[in-house]
Amino acid sequence: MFAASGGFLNFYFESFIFDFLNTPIMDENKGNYNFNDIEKKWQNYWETNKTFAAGEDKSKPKYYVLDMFPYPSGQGLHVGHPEGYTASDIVSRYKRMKGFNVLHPIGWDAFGLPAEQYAVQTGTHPAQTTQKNIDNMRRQIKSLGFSYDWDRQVDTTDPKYFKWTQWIFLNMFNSYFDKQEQKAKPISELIKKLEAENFYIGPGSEIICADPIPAVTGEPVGARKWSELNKEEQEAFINENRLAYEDEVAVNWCPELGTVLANEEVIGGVSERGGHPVIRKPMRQWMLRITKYADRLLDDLKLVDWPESIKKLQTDWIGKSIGAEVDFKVDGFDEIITVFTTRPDTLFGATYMVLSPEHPLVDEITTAEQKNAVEEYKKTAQSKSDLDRTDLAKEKTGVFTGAFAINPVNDEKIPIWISDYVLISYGTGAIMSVPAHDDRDFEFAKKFNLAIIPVVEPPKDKTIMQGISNPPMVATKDLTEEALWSALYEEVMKCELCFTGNGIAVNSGEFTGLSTAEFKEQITNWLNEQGLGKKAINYKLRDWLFSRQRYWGEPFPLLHCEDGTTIALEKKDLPLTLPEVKTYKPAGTGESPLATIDEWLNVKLPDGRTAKRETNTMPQWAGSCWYYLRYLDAHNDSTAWEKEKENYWMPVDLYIGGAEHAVLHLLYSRFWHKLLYDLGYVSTPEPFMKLVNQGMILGEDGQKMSKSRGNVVNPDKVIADYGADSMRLYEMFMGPLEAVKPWSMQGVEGVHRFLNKLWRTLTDEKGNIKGIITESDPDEETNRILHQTIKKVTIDIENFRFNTAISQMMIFVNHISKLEAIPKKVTESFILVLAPFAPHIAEELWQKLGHSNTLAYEPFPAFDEQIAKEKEIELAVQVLGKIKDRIMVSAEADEEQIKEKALACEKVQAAIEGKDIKKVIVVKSRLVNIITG
RNA sequence: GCCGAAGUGGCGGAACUGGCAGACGCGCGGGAUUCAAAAUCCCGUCGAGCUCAAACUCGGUGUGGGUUCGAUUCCCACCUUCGGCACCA
Repeated sequence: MFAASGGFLNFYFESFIFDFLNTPIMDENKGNYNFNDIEKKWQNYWETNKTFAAGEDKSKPKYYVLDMFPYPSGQGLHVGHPEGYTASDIVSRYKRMKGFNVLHPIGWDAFGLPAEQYAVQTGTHPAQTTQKNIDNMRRQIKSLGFSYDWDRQVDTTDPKYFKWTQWIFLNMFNSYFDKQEQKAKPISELIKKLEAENFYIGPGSEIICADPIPAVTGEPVGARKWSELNKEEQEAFINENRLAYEDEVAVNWCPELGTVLANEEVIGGVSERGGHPVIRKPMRQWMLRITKYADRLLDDLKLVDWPESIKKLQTDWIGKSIGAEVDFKVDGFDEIITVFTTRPDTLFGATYMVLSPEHPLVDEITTAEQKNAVEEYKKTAQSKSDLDRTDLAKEKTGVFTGAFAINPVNDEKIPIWISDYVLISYGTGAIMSVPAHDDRDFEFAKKFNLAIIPVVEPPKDKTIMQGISNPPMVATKDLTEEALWSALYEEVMKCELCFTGNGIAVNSGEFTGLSTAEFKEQITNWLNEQGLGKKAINYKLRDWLFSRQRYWGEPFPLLHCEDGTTIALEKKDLPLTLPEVKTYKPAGTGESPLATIDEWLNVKLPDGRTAKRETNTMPQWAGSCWYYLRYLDAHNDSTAWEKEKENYWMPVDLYIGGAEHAVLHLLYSRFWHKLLYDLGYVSTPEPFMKLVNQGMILGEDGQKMSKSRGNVVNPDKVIADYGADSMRLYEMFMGPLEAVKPWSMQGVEGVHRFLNKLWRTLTDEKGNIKGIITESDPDEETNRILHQTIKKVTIDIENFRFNTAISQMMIFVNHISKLEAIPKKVTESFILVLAPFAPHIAEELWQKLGHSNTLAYEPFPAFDEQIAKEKEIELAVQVLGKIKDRIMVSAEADEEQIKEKALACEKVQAAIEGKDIKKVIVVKSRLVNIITG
């Protein structure tokens, strides 16, 4: 736990001081409750009675509360885990008391790099490390008294689990995306369709529906019928349509980790885990066609109740942009270069063109004089890592190819350059440059002295500001706003400034005078008619790189035959388990350690052929993409989950976890879910209806917790010193759930005192319920505070404001601790209100009050609005907004009575003496404001 | 650079839909209890001024403006911190 060098000594020293100061306080004082025994007692009770086991009870409404399951690390829990888990546990316990049938499971996301890195270093099998870590974390989680249904635990590394991960992968492998219906369907249906001759295969391997086409244009040009393809072509075609496919792609290769990484796993040019350098390298990899789902992933965000910020992150990550593809002829060649642009309206201002250095036409069109320069530039671009490319992005670089393109709208010859600011992986890998209206192009044109022609006239109002990203430091002091706008306007028209906003077209032939929006539409239509271009949509989202060259992951259930074909295993052959290996080190050649195990690798097929297994493994995300479904039916060996159970429990009603999964896990999961939805395995289009992110907990020094800073708080120690109930209560009392907030041990002590006070108020030295707890009826005030407390806690739980709920409970306990006699009914109601937050002490007191059953399913107390209302209200009396006095009025007092009383105050009289009263504002149960003239 | 969130006492934070800023907790000061301490209980605690004291007056929610009878809350500009993206045409 304190594994950093020197950590042991620190730990010893700290704990020594800590125990010295605290041990006598905790244990030797009578009146302090013995949380240790109580918490163990109730944890045992819940476990042996399976108090929280859930079944499909049709008589109750269901409620599915999900925690993002943890990676079982060797560090064990940190205090950030229990934050989300406590919140979800409070909601779970509350919902049970409200009559819901609650599913609240937990499991282990146990594949992944740390256990494997440890294996590489020590030779210990990752399964062993993983098991040890799971055992430790399970112990820790259990010690917090969470109401999980432990019978439903899942472990992604368990073959009984990953059998189904592999099965879902096979479903992807055996599916294609139907463009018309916008959904996944089995490949077998595609083949059936094609064999029925209703479809053609286009030259670009697109599927063309035969029905409307012959009527309009006859047979599509270059298209062939399925039967006209030979067997290999058919095979290749099928493979190109699979949702899981192999491709040669430029990947993020991390030499240190010996694996490729997804774009999302590379942060600023280094690996997310470990911070190792990452370079670009073309490799054969398994990909998942998440891009087919881009629109649905985007559109369906409106179905879910998620924080807007997370929705926005996903929206930006998908990065949909609508524009046009335009074809440019290359002067002197037959070739055409297609560009993607979101501003087809600026076509008349395209003064040059830029290709990505990796663009396939670069070599062909480069002139002899430019050959050397281009070659050299390509070489440097290639050797640059992504990090370098970004870093050097401050200064644009590029080389002229010597070739020219023809601008299709005005037949101007424009030079073709190459530059690495154009990415091969987005759009068509080529752009038309409109320096007058694109910041990057402007910068490039200025550097290389290329022509700049303004074609959009900016508006001369404040909207001009929105189109200028770096307004120069004009002497704004002396300028009115209007003068500033026209100064900027002049600069734009003189090509001294780049304007990227909307305006009116100029220098644009017949289109001159159109607004940006009109122009876009008209030119797109015009291009279409002329056969020069078409409307196009592009996404930032890329297909998901799904293979890793590691040992500790799910093996792909695939065989590669000698003839180059790929065979998927049958469901009955799953799970395909990992073989034992001598070393866990990746081969370093881009192959996983699995490639070195011949007995596993080589397979003899029933027909006598030999085949090799796929040696890549799946990334850690695979197992976490669907675990919430396995919880529904965790022990089923014949199916991943029963349809009926899925129907009952899904979707997840509440999902709590860290915001760091905003675009990784949450996007991947949604993608898998939609695929499963298309194939009919799940009944909802979205898996997680409500999402709540817990904020990070910082160390006591306000810094991010880390071993090197020595500010890590160990939950085991907090529980040992103050108990699980105090730990839970403090985690919630710290502040709003979503906020980032620092830990404070003194704060834990504060809530611990609250629980002690409650205990002392209700029990005597021997731990028996005090005689002052009587069968009497509550006085009016006590009853009011009780109902106010029930009300506030109820509303606060429903809105995830646990901190203020706890404040109110403190107010309640402060009140009853002063009473001579406390009605038993009031006490019991309060215990039930407290129970979701501090379940152990609540169960213990509940039992002491004479109940033999757990309170977990007792109805949550209801509040009476009338009782909760104050009878007498204090109002502030203001004169011209300044408080002069306060008055007490009955809650029923009407405006006239209040006015009268307010005006009667001596201090008010003094303040308004000799002045006219213009107006008296009465805000119900708040204040009175007297306006004088 | 762009996008998003947030700035409130010594500290964590509270404040419904524009209506008494600082609930609740921590810390601190004072007192009670105790041989003494811890624990516990009670009182006080935004700042400044004035006062023996109470009362009272003024200022105060990152900064500067604005709207309003009234702004922590709404609008504009700016500063700071955190999170995300980072040449996506």
